[in-house]
Amino acid sequence: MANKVKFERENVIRVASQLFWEKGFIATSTRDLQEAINMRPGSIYAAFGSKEGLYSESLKDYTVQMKSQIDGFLASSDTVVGGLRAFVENVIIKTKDCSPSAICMLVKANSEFAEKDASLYELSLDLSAKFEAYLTTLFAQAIKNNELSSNLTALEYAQFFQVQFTGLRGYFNRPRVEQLAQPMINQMFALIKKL
Amino acid sequence: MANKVKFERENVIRVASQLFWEKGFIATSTRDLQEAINMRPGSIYAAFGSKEGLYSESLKDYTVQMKSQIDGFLASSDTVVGGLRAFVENVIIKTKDCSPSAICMLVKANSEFAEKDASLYELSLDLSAKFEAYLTTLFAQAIKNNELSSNLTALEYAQFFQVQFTGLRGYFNRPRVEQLAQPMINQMFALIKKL
DNA sequence: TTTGATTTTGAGCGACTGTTCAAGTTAAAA
DNA sequence: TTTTAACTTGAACAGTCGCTCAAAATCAAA
Repeated sequence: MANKVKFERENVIRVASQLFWEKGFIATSTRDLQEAINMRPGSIYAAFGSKEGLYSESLKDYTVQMKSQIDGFLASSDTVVGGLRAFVENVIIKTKDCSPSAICMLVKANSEFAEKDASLYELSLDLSAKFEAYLTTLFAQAIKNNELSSNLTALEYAQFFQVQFTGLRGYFNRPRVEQLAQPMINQMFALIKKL
Repeated sequence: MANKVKFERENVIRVASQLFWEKGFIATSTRDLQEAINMRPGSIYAAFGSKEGLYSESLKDYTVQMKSQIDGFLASSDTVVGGLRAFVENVIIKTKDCSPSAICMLVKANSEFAEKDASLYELSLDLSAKFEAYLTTLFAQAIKNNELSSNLTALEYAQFFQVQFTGLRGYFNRPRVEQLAQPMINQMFALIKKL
């Protein structure tokens, strides 16, 4: 009995995610989405309930992708800090031009849904908190490995990392000579080791 | 002969600026604006040409306000770095709750107008460049006064400042115990003096 | 007071928005 | 092959968007 679904859910979410990341939630119309993911309104609403539902899935998927990207760099690096550094270089320098936006999708979400009661605002806060917790475990490992001093707690290192990383991405959102990026990343990691 | 304009142009722009800063360009409807600035469509379009025209004026006014705010703190401080510090503390801690957004309006604009040919994108880039140039003159003065070493150029200090400041504002956009803000600002300025 | 250029008003235009749903299509079960 | 539940389609809805413009209101000059 029944028919099978034609679309591949994961792939659809990933494509939608790119579009939402680039244009933001409000500026992405359902017609834009229809074309990008090749689905008609009825199917989209049957599968995701609403534009908000699809965005919600997209934002969650984004954080999963980010974490798995970091895990990949950690796996091919001797140290935790080295892995994070490779990740930062990859985001700011190497994948800058093929990325929908220089700015983290979570940061964009946090600034778009400023109205404090919206459910997408709650979601973006929740995902941000979980990402910080994930980073904290990484820095805890780095301290344990004696890569970093224990002058700061793992959480404080994670906070410092986020401030630096967000700041750099915001700065290199504006077009600049890319020669500036590498020295500023070097500076960031030199500072981390001196904290 | 003729009639006089009823509205005060500067005041109208300032109110519109607050609304645009909070909600973004796209999410702010012309009806929202009509209510906020108490003008009917015909008057708005006679005075500013379009929604884009009013936003453009609002963004320019925002940077003027920021600069004059910094100048104010500089005037009541012994040192350039002290003035900048007072400014940062004012933005992140003191005026956090009465500000339309924790995130700089220019940064929001830069991330909203990602399509590279739009005129508002060009404007936000131009204003960002001018603001960086302004900061650079301040740091040049700080170096001249021996407040800061000359290991870095004035431009490099300005870049560092912007990365830190943008990063901190992005971080404290998410709700957190405000006790975290002051130590992180202290850290920022401790780092600047050690560069 | 009359004149007439200027400003303000707000109903309304065409385009676009997120979403719905009846009709059509599909394929596993009978 | 027939049945039937699940899935897909796309026309269409009610609402909102940025914006226009004829008409009303305003006030300095004559």
